[in-house]
Amino acid sequence: MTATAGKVIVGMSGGVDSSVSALLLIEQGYQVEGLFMKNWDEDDGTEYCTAKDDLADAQAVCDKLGIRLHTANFAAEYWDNVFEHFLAEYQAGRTPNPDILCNREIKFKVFLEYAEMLGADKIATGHYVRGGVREGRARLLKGVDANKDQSYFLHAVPEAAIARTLFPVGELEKPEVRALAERHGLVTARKKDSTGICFIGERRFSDFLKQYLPAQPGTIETPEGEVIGEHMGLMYYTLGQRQGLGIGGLANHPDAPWYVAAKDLERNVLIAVQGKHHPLLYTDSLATEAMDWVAGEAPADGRFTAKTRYRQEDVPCTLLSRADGGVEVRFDEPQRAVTPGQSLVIYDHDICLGGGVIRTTWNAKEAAA
RNA sequence: UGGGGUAUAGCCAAGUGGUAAGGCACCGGUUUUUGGUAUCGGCAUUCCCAGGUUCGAAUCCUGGUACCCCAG
Repeated sequence: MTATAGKVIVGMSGGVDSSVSALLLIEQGYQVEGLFMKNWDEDDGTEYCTAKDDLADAQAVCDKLGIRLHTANFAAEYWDNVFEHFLAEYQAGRTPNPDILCNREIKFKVFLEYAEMLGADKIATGHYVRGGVREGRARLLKGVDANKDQSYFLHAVPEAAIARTLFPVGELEKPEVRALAERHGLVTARKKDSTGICFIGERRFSDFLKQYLPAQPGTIETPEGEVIGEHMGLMYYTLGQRQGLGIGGLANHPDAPWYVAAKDLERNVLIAVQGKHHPLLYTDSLATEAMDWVAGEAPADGRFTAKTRYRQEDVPCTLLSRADGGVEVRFDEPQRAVTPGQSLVIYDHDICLGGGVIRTTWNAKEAAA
Protein backbone atom coordinates (compact mmCIF):
# COMPACT_ATOMS: atom_id res chain seq x y z
CA MET A 1 0.00 0.00 0.00
CA THR A 2 2.65 2.49 0.99
CA ALA A 3 4.52 1.79 -2.19
CA THR A 4 1.63 2.79 -4.41
CA ALA A 5 -0.02 5.57 -2.43
CA GLY A 6 2.63 8.17 -3.16
CA LYS A 7 3.78 11.40 -1.62
CA VAL A 8 1.29 14.11 -0.74
CA ILE A 9 1.96 17.57 0.54
CA VAL A 10 -0.85 19.05 2.57
CA GLY A 11 -1.42 22.77 2.76
CA MET A 12 -1.44 23.28 6.52
CA SER A 13 -3.12 26.47 7.61
CA GLY A 14 -3.02 25.81 11.32
CA GLY A 15 -6.73 25.07 11.33
CA VAL A 16 -8.64 21.92 12.16
CA ASP A 17 -9.60 21.06 8.59
CA SER A 18 -6.09 20.82 7.20
CA SER A 19 -4.94 19.08 10.39
CA VAL A 20 -7.49 16.33 9.94
CA SER A 21 -6.75 16.17 6.21
CA ALA A 22 -3.16 15.27 7.02
CA LEU A 23 -4.32 12.75 9.58
CA LEU A 24 -6.66 11.02 7.15
CA LEU A 25 -4.05 10.82 4.42
CA ILE A 26 -1.59 9.22 6.79
CA GLU A 27 -4.24 6.67 7.71
CA GLN A 28 -4.80 6.05 4.02
CA GLY A 29 -1.16 5.14 3.64
CA TYR A 30 0.21 8.19 1.89
CA GLN A 31 3.64 9.56 2.55
CA VAL A 32 2.54 12.90 3.99
CA GLU A 33 4.33 16.17 4.54
CA GLY A 34 2.89 19.53 5.39
CA LEU A 35 3.50 22.99 4.04
CA PHE A 36 2.63 26.23 5.78
CA MET A 37 2.28 29.26 3.56
CA LYS A 38 2.72 32.84 4.65
CA ASN A 39 1.47 35.05 1.91
CA TRP A 40 0.91 38.35 3.60
CA ASP A 41 3.63 40.41 5.22
CA GLU A 42 2.24 42.48 8.05
CA ASP A 43 3.07 46.11 7.97
CA ASP A 44 0.63 47.45 10.50
CA GLY A 45 1.98 46.52 13.89
CA THR A 46 1.22 43.66 16.19
CA GLU A 47 -2.54 43.70 16.20
CA TYR A 48 -3.05 40.99 13.63
CA CYS A 49 -0.15 38.63 14.16
CA THR A 50 -2.22 35.47 13.99
CA ALA A 51 0.08 33.97 11.35
CA LYS A 52 2.62 33.16 14.04
CA ASP A 53 0.05 31.33 16.14
CA ASP A 54 -1.21 29.48 13.09
CA LEU A 55 2.29 28.33 12.23
CA ALA A 56 2.81 27.15 15.79
CA ASP A 57 -0.43 25.17 15.62
CA ALA A 58 0.48 23.66 12.26
CA GLN A 59 3.86 22.67 13.67
CA ALA A 60 2.28 21.13 16.77
CA VAL A 61 -0.08 19.07 14.65
CA CYS A 62 2.72 17.88 12.39
CA ASP A 63 4.82 16.96 15.40
CA LYS A 64 1.91 15.01 16.82
CA LEU A 65 1.39 13.23 13.52
CA GLY A 66 5.09 12.68 13.09
CA ILE A 67 5.38 14.39 9.74
CA ARG A 68 7.61 17.08 8.38
CA LEU A 69 6.38 20.67 7.97
CA HIS A 70 7.80 22.88 5.26
CA THR A 71 7.21 26.61 5.16
CA ALA A 72 7.07 28.94 2.23
CA ASN A 73 6.44 32.61 1.65
CA PHE A 74 4.47 33.51 -1.44
CA ALA A 75 3.74 37.07 -0.39
CA ALA A 76 5.19 38.49 -3.61
CA GLU A 77 3.04 36.24 -5.78
CA TYR A 78 0.02 36.96 -3.63
CA TRP A 79 0.49 40.68 -3.96
CA ASP A 80 1.08 40.61 -7.71
CA ASN A 81 -1.49 38.04 -8.75
CA VAL A 82 -4.24 38.53 -6.21
CA PHE A 83 -4.04 41.71 -4.21
CA GLU A 84 -3.38 44.15 -7.03
CA HIS A 85 -6.35 42.83 -8.93
CA PHE A 86 -8.39 43.02 -5.75
CA LEU A 87 -7.56 46.71 -5.34
CA ALA A 88 -8.19 47.48 -9.00
CA GLU A 89 -11.64 45.97 -8.78
CA TYR A 90 -12.53 48.00 -5.73
CA GLN A 91 -11.14 51.08 -7.41
CA ALA A 92 -13.51 50.42 -10.29
CA GLY A 93 -16.48 50.28 -7.94
CA ARG A 94 -16.93 46.52 -7.97
CA THR A 95 -16.73 44.06 -5.08
CA PRO A 96 -14.17 41.34 -5.80
CA ASN A 97 -13.79 37.97 -4.13
CA PRO A 98 -10.04 37.70 -3.53
CA ASP A 99 -10.18 34.16 -2.19
CA ILE A 100 -11.39 32.76 -5.49
CA LEU A 101 -8.35 34.27 -7.17
CA CYS A 102 -6.16 33.19 -4.29
CA ASN A 103 -7.16 29.59 -4.83
CA ARG A 104 -6.54 29.70 -8.55
CA GLU A 105 -3.32 31.69 -8.41
CA ILE A 106 -1.71 30.65 -5.15
CA LYS A 107 -2.97 27.48 -3.54
CA PHE A 108 -3.56 25.57 -6.73
CA LYS A 109 -0.75 27.07 -8.76
CA VAL A 110 2.24 28.40 -6.84
CA PHE A 111 1.74 25.96 -4.01
CA LEU A 112 1.16 23.07 -6.39
CA GLU A 113 4.32 23.89 -8.33
CA TYR A 114 6.29 24.19 -5.10
CA ALA A 115 4.97 20.85 -3.89
CA GLU A 116 5.96 19.21 -7.15
CA MET A 117 9.41 20.62 -6.71
CA LEU A 118 9.51 18.94 -3.32
CA GLY A 119 8.73 15.68 -5.03
CA ALA A 120 5.02 15.43 -4.33
CA ASP A 121 2.77 13.34 -6.50
CA LYS A 122 -0.25 15.19 -5.24
CA ILE A 123 -1.26 18.00 -2.97
CA ALA A 124 -4.11 18.12 -0.49
CA THR A 125 -6.08 20.88 1.20
CA GLY A 126 -8.71 21.09 3.91
CA HIS A 127 -11.48 22.32 1.62
CA TYR A 128 -14.97 20.92 1.93
CA VAL A 129 -15.29 19.73 -1.65
CA ARG A 130 -14.89 16.44 -3.45
CA GLY A 131 -12.63 16.03 -6.44
CA GLY A 132 -12.26 13.22 -8.86
CA VAL A 133 -11.76 12.22 -12.44
CA ARG A 134 -14.48 10.77 -14.59
CA GLU A 135 -14.15 9.79 -18.22
CA GLY A 136 -10.77 11.42 -18.27
CA ARG A 137 -12.05 14.77 -17.04
CA ALA A 138 -11.63 16.29 -13.60
CA ARG A 139 -14.75 16.94 -11.64
CA LEU A 140 -15.45 19.14 -8.68
CA LEU A 141 -18.31 18.20 -6.39
CA LYS A 142 -19.85 19.95 -3.43
CA GLY A 143 -18.63 18.81 -0.04
CA VAL A 144 -20.74 16.24 1.75
CA ASP A 145 -21.44 18.76 4.50
CA ALA A 146 -23.83 21.07 2.69
CA ASN A 147 -23.37 23.69 5.34
CA LYS A 148 -19.61 23.89 4.80
CA ASP A 149 -19.42 23.32 1.06
CA GLN A 150 -16.60 25.41 -0.39
CA SER A 151 -16.91 24.58 -4.07
CA TYR A 152 -17.90 28.19 -4.65
CA PHE A 153 -14.33 29.23 -3.85
CA LEU A 154 -12.72 26.56 -5.99
CA HIS A 155 -14.72 26.81 -9.19
CA ALA A 156 -11.93 28.66 -10.98
CA VAL A 157 -9.21 26.14 -10.23
CA PRO A 158 -8.04 24.53 -13.50
CA GLU A 159 -8.93 20.96 -14.27
CA ALA A 160 -5.31 19.80 -14.15
CA ALA A 161 -4.87 21.13 -10.62
CA ILE A 162 -8.09 19.58 -9.38
CA ALA A 163 -6.95 16.25 -10.78
CA ARG A 164 -3.79 16.41 -8.71
CA THR A 165 -5.44 17.39 -5.44
CA LEU A 166 -6.95 15.36 -2.62
CA PHE A 167 -9.73 16.77 -0.44
CA PRO A 168 -10.00 14.36 2.49
CA VAL A 169 -12.51 16.32 4.58
CA GLY A 170 -14.84 16.83 1.64
CA GLU A 171 -16.29 13.43 2.46
CA LEU A 172 -17.04 14.40 6.06
CA GLU A 173 -19.35 16.57 8.10
CA LYS A 174 -17.62 19.28 10.06
CA PRO A 175 -18.56 17.81 13.47
CA GLU A 176 -16.92 14.55 12.42
CA VAL A 177 -13.78 16.44 11.52
CA ARG A 178 -13.63 18.07 14.93
CA ALA A 179 -14.33 14.75 16.63
CA LEU A 180 -11.46 13.12 14.75
CA ALA A 181 -9.12 15.92 15.74
CA GLU A 182 -10.24 15.59 19.32
CA ARG A 183 -9.77 11.84 19.35
CA HIS A 184 -6.24 12.14 18.01
CA GLY A 185 -5.29 14.92 20.37
CA LEU A 186 -4.68 17.58 17.77
CA VAL A 187 -4.40 21.05 19.27
CA THR A 188 -6.58 22.51 16.57
CA ALA A 189 -9.60 20.39 17.48
CA ARG A 190 -11.56 23.23 19.03
CA LYS A 191 -9.98 26.11 17.21
CA LYS A 192 -12.47 28.58 15.84
CA ASP A 193 -12.92 28.51 12.08
CA SER A 194 -10.90 31.24 10.45
CA THR A 195 -12.67 34.00 8.59
CA GLY A 196 -11.71 37.09 6.68
CA ILE A 197 -9.68 37.27 3.51
CA CYS A 198 -7.44 34.24 3.25
CA PHE A 199 -3.90 34.99 4.50
CA ILE A 200 -4.90 38.50 5.46
CA GLY A 201 -7.44 37.71 8.14
CA GLU A 202 -10.24 39.59 9.75
CA ARG A 203 -10.09 43.35 9.53
CA ARG A 204 -12.25 46.37 9.97
CA PHE A 205 -12.81 46.27 6.30
CA SER A 206 -13.23 49.89 5.28
CA ASP A 207 -10.28 50.86 7.49
CA PHE A 208 -8.22 48.19 5.78
CA LEU A 209 -9.17 49.42 2.32
CA LYS A 210 -8.44 53.00 3.29
CA GLN A 211 -4.80 52.04 3.67
CA TYR A 212 -4.68 51.37 -0.05
CA LEU A 213 -7.48 53.38 -1.62
CA PRO A 214 -7.90 57.06 -0.78
CA ALA A 215 -11.23 58.28 0.55
CA GLN A 216 -13.47 60.07 -1.91
CA PRO A 217 -16.45 61.38 0.06
CA GLY A 218 -19.75 62.13 -1.57
CA THR A 219 -23.44 62.10 -0.79
CA ILE A 220 -25.85 59.28 -0.13
CA GLU A 221 -29.16 59.79 -1.88
CA THR A 222 -32.50 58.11 -2.30
CA PRO A 223 -33.48 56.99 -5.80
CA GLU A 224 -35.58 60.19 -5.93
CA GLY A 225 -32.48 62.29 -5.33
CA GLU A 226 -33.07 63.30 -1.73
CA VAL A 227 -29.73 63.67 0.06
CA ILE A 228 -29.83 61.59 3.23
CA GLY A 229 -26.21 61.22 4.24
CA GLU A 230 -22.57 61.14 3.26
CA HIS A 231 -20.30 58.30 2.22
CA MET A 232 -16.52 58.04 2.56
CA GLY A 233 -15.94 56.68 -0.93
CA LEU A 234 -18.01 54.41 -3.14
CA MET A 235 -15.38 51.65 -3.03
CA TYR A 236 -15.96 51.12 0.67
CA TYR A 237 -19.51 49.93 0.14
CA THR A 238 -21.15 47.03 -1.62
CA LEU A 239 -24.65 46.33 -2.89
CA GLY A 240 -27.14 45.17 -0.28
CA GLN A 241 -25.01 46.55 2.53
CA ARG A 242 -26.68 47.94 5.64
CA GLN A 243 -23.96 48.55 8.21
CA GLY A 244 -21.81 51.62 7.91
CA LEU A 245 -24.19 53.97 6.17
CA GLY A 246 -24.77 55.94 9.36
CA ILE A 247 -28.27 56.93 8.33
CA GLY A 248 -30.34 57.40 11.46
CA GLY A 249 -34.00 58.22 11.85
CA LEU A 250 -35.37 60.58 9.25
CA ALA A 251 -38.56 62.58 9.65
CA ASN A 252 -41.13 61.66 7.00
CA HIS A 253 -39.52 58.26 6.39
CA PRO A 254 -40.45 54.89 7.90
CA ASP A 255 -38.42 53.20 10.63
CA ALA A 256 -36.80 50.58 8.36
CA PRO A 257 -33.03 50.37 7.87
CA TRP A 258 -31.31 51.59 4.70
CA TYR A 259 -29.42 49.43 2.23
CA VAL A 260 -27.06 50.20 -0.63
CA ALA A 261 -28.95 49.76 -3.89
CA ALA A 262 -26.52 51.21 -6.42
CA LYS A 263 -23.36 53.21 -6.99
CA ASP A 264 -23.43 56.20 -9.30
CA LEU A 265 -19.76 56.45 -10.22
CA GLU A 266 -20.29 59.44 -12.52
CA ARG A 267 -21.70 61.60 -9.74
CA ASN A 268 -19.88 59.81 -6.89
CA VAL A 269 -23.24 59.19 -5.26
CA LEU A 270 -24.30 56.17 -3.26
CA ILE A 271 -27.97 55.26 -3.82
CA ALA A 272 -29.71 53.82 -0.76
CA VAL A 273 -33.18 52.40 -0.33
CA GLN A 274 -35.20 51.61 2.73
CA GLY A 275 -36.28 48.10 3.69
CA LYS A 276 -34.48 44.82 3.20
CA HIS A 277 -36.75 43.80 0.34
CA HIS A 278 -36.97 47.01 -1.62
CA PRO A 279 -37.55 46.17 -5.31
CA LEU A 280 -34.41 48.02 -6.38
CA LEU A 281 -32.35 45.46 -4.46
CA TYR A 282 -33.52 42.65 -6.72
CA THR A 283 -32.50 41.58 -10.21
CA ASP A 284 -33.26 38.43 -12.17
CA SER A 285 -30.61 38.49 -14.89
CA LEU A 286 -26.88 38.94 -15.20
CA ALA A 287 -23.95 38.70 -17.56
CA THR A 288 -20.46 37.55 -16.65
CA GLU A 289 -16.89 37.99 -17.79
CA ALA A 290 -15.24 34.94 -19.37
CA MET A 291 -16.08 31.80 -17.46
CA ASP A 292 -13.77 29.24 -15.88
CA TRP A 293 -15.20 25.78 -16.52
CA VAL A 294 -13.90 23.00 -14.31
CA ALA A 295 -14.14 20.50 -17.17
CA GLY A 296 -12.49 22.90 -19.56
CA GLU A 297 -15.52 23.71 -21.68
CA ALA A 298 -18.97 25.16 -21.31
CA PRO A 299 -21.96 22.91 -20.83
CA ALA A 300 -24.87 23.09 -23.26
CA ASP A 301 -27.23 25.99 -22.66
CA GLY A 302 -30.12 25.10 -20.42
CA ARG A 303 -31.36 24.67 -16.92
CA PHE A 304 -28.97 24.70 -13.96
CA THR A 305 -28.70 26.11 -10.48
CA ALA A 306 -26.35 28.91 -9.50
CA LYS A 307 -25.02 30.95 -6.60
CA THR A 308 -24.15 34.62 -6.79
CA ARG A 309 -22.26 34.58 -3.51
CA TYR A 310 -20.81 32.14 -1.04
CA ARG A 311 -23.11 30.49 1.46
CA GLN A 312 -26.31 31.05 -0.40
CA GLU A 313 -28.45 28.23 -1.72
CA ASP A 314 -27.92 27.64 -5.41
CA VAL A 315 -31.16 28.56 -7.13
CA PRO A 316 -32.74 27.56 -10.45
CA CYS A 317 -31.75 29.49 -13.55
CA THR A 318 -31.43 29.31 -17.29
CA LEU A 319 -27.94 29.53 -18.73
CA LEU A 320 -26.99 30.95 -22.11
CA SER A 321 -23.36 30.95 -23.26
CA ARG A 322 -22.03 33.88 -25.23
CA ALA A 323 -19.40 33.85 -27.94
CA ASP A 324 -16.95 35.87 -25.83
CA GLY A 325 -16.69 33.13 -23.23
CA GLY A 326 -19.05 34.76 -20.78
CA VAL A 327 -22.59 33.68 -20.03
CA GLU A 328 -25.97 35.22 -19.42
CA VAL A 329 -28.13 33.81 -16.69
CA ARG A 330 -31.79 34.37 -15.97
CA PHE A 331 -32.99 33.33 -12.54
CA ASP A 332 -36.47 31.94 -12.04
CA GLU A 333 -36.90 34.27 -9.08
CA PRO A 334 -35.28 37.69 -8.67
CA GLN A 335 -32.16 37.58 -6.52
CA ARG A 336 -31.21 40.06 -3.84
CA ALA A 337 -28.17 42.27 -4.26
CA VAL A 338 -26.44 40.49 -7.11
CA THR A 339 -23.14 42.34 -7.14
CA PRO A 340 -20.70 43.02 -10.00
CA GLY A 341 -17.24 41.71 -9.07
CA GLN A 342 -18.63 38.76 -7.13
CA SER A 343 -18.73 35.44 -8.91
CA LEU A 344 -21.55 33.47 -10.42
CA VAL A 345 -21.02 29.75 -9.92
CA ILE A 346 -23.00 27.16 -11.87
CA TYR A 347 -24.09 23.79 -10.52
CA ASP A 348 -25.64 20.65 -11.91
CA HIS A 349 -26.94 19.17 -8.66
CA ASP A 350 -23.78 18.36 -6.68
CA ILE A 351 -21.42 19.04 -9.54
CA CYS A 352 -19.72 22.42 -9.62
CA LEU A 353 -19.38 23.21 -13.31
CA GLY A 354 -17.55 26.50 -13.08
CA GLY A 355 -18.18 30.19 -12.86
CA GLY A 356 -17.19 33.71 -13.71
CA VAL A 357 -17.17 37.26 -12.44
CA ILE A 358 -20.47 39.09 -12.63
CA ARG A 359 -20.24 42.09 -14.94
CA THR A 360 -23.75 43.51 -15.15
CA THR A 361 -27.24 42.81 -13.87
CA TRP A 362 -30.73 43.75 -15.01
CA ASN A 363 -34.36 42.80 -14.75
CA ALA A 364 -35.71 40.84 -17.68
CA LYS A 365 -39.21 40.90 -16.27
CA GLU A 366 -39.27 44.66 -16.16
CA ALA A 367 -37.74 44.96 -19.60
CA ALA A 368 -40.41 42.71 -21.03
CA ALA A 369 -43.26 44.51 -19.30
C1' U B 1 -39.85 91.55 20.82
C1' G B 2 -47.94 90.97 18.42
C1' G B 3 -49.73 86.01 18.25
C1' G B 4 -49.11 80.63 17.98
C1' G B 5 -46.09 76.20 18.35
C1' U B 6 -42.07 72.94 19.78
C1' A B 7 -38.19 71.49 23.22
C1' U B 8 -37.30 63.33 25.50
C1' A B 9 -30.42 59.27 23.77
C1' G B 10 -26.27 60.59 17.73
C1' C B 11 -31.17 60.72 14.70
C1' C B 12 -36.66 59.78 14.22
C1' A B 13 -40.11 59.23 18.06
C1' A B 14 -43.97 57.26 22.07
C1' G B 15 -45.30 58.86 26.70
C1' U B 16 -50.42 64.40 29.44
C1' G B 17 -49.34 62.70 37.67
C1' G B 18 -47.07 56.89 39.29
C1' U B 19 -41.63 55.94 38.80
C1' A B 20 -38.47 56.89 30.51
C1' A B 21 -41.92 52.41 24.49
C1' G B 22 -40.16 51.43 19.76
C1' G B 23 -37.21 52.18 15.36
C1' C B 24 -32.73 53.83 12.93
C1' A B 25 -27.58 54.66 13.82
C1' C B 26 -23.51 53.05 16.71
C1' C B 27 -20.74 49.31 19.70
C1' G B 28 -19.89 44.08 21.07
C1' G B 29 -20.86 38.58 20.44
C1' U B 30 -22.54 34.57 17.04
C1' U B 31 -22.79 32.88 11.90
C1' U B 32 -18.96 33.00 7.78
C1' U B 33 -12.01 31.11 4.27
C1' U B 34 -14.39 37.59 0.09
C1' G B 35 -17.25 41.96 0.79
C1' G B 36 -22.02 41.95 2.48
C1' U B 37 -26.35 39.65 4.64
C1' A B 38 -28.61 37.45 8.98
C1' U B 39 -28.93 36.76 14.26
C1' C B 40 -28.18 37.82 19.61
C1' G B 41 -26.87 41.45 23.20
C1' G B 42 -25.54 46.56 24.86
C1' C B 43 -27.01 51.57 24.44
C1' A B 44 -31.23 58.25 28.70
C1' U B 45 -31.02 57.12 37.28
C1' U B 46 -33.10 60.77 33.08
C1' C B 47 -36.81 64.02 29.78
C1' C B 48 -33.74 72.47 27.45
C1' C B 49 -32.52 75.28 32.34
C1' A B 50 -34.04 77.12 37.35
C1' G B 51 -37.60 77.20 40.99
C1' G B 52 -42.55 75.50 42.83
C1' U B 53 -47.10 72.18 43.80
C1' U B 54 -47.48 66.85 45.14
C1' C B 55 -46.50 60.87 48.90
C1' G B 56 -44.87 60.91 43.79
C1' A B 57 -43.68 65.12 37.80
C1' A B 58 -40.95 64.13 31.35
C1' U B 59 -46.05 64.93 32.39
C1' C B 60 -49.23 70.48 36.55
C1' C B 61 -47.60 75.86 37.92
C1' U B 62 -43.96 80.14 37.59
C1' G B 63 -39.73 82.30 35.43
C1' G B 64 -35.89 81.85 31.93
C1' U B 65 -33.39 79.99 27.27
C1' A B 66 -33.40 78.04 22.18
C1' C B 67 -35.62 76.98 17.67
C1' C B 68 -39.95 77.10 14.25
C1' C B 69 -44.42 79.34 12.04
C1' C B 70 -47.84 83.38 11.18
C1' A B 71 -48.32 88.44 11.43
C1' G B 72 -45.36 93.06 11.07
